[in-house]
Amino acid sequence: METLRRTLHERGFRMTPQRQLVLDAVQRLGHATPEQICGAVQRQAPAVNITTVYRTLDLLERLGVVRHTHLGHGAPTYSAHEHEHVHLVCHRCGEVAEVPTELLDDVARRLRAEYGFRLDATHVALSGACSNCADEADATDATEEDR
Amino acid sequence: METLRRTLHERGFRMTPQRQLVLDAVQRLGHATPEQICGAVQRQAPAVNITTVYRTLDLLERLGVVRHTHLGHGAPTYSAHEHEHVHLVCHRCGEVAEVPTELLDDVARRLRAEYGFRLDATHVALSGACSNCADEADATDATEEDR
DNA sequence: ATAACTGCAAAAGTTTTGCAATCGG
DNA sequence: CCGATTGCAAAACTTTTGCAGTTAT
Repeated sequence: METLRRTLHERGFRMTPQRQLVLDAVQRLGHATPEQICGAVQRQAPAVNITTVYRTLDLLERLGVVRHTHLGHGAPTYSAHEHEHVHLVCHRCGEVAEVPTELLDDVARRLRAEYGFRLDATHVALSGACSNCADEADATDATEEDR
Repeated sequence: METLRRTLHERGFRMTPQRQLVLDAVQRLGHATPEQICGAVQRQAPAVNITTVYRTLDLLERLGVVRHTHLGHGAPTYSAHEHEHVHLVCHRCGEVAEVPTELLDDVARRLRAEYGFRLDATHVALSGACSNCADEADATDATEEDR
């Protein structure tokens, strides 16, 4: 089990309580915006500044410890790098589901073959209507959505 | 051919020169951010305010005339509703390619069947490395990317 | 010791809002 | 004419930057 301290030291960075708190929050929250992460951290250590959260997320991402995903609306969300999955975001209710990346294996293969494009399936979310909303809104046009 | 004036009137909105200019710009530019659209509009009518561009894009989207797509980094991009396609964004060089939505037909079918999720293939972009960048950066990790 | 790191305040960038003036139907 | 629409200025957010003080090694 790779400790954060070690990962940092390997690249010449220092271990700080703030960094551990941010990483803990990211892992605990699943996918969360910088603001949500900051809130979670501040519940444990109120003095931690949001600036530090931004900087730490940036660093952790460069280290490959976390990654961010664009769920469709404005704010990017961060999650621990571990469990790779594709996100499904409902643009009606905002619900986020996760499905195995295998789902896109065929597509990835075709993109690679036909366009030379190497898909990173985890970076963006697929948008659509979740089962609940799809039913309710069957007639309604899907134009009044996010942002 | 459905005129903008008519589409507006059908829903009780008014036709204005600004609205035509914004729509023209969106169609002309392909996919563009509000700021780019504003720039294009202002080249023809310098007095048009960016506020109006935002409001107009919002309106046109509610009317189903344009739609916006999240290309992965911060800014949403708008494009005319017509030609449906899936976007491929290179998170290295930012290049945006378009591929037929058929690419995702199988995936859409599976999502529908297995999760009840109705995919809107055109709303988000698939992220990855384009053929140029994939070659160059074969060793490099893909972590220092967008935003 | 000393370079990395943090917090604070301020800046920068983007999108939204309030309002008086203007314009379309 | 009357209400929708616009431009402007200001507000509201989100993210970044500069810097002096603090901390990890």
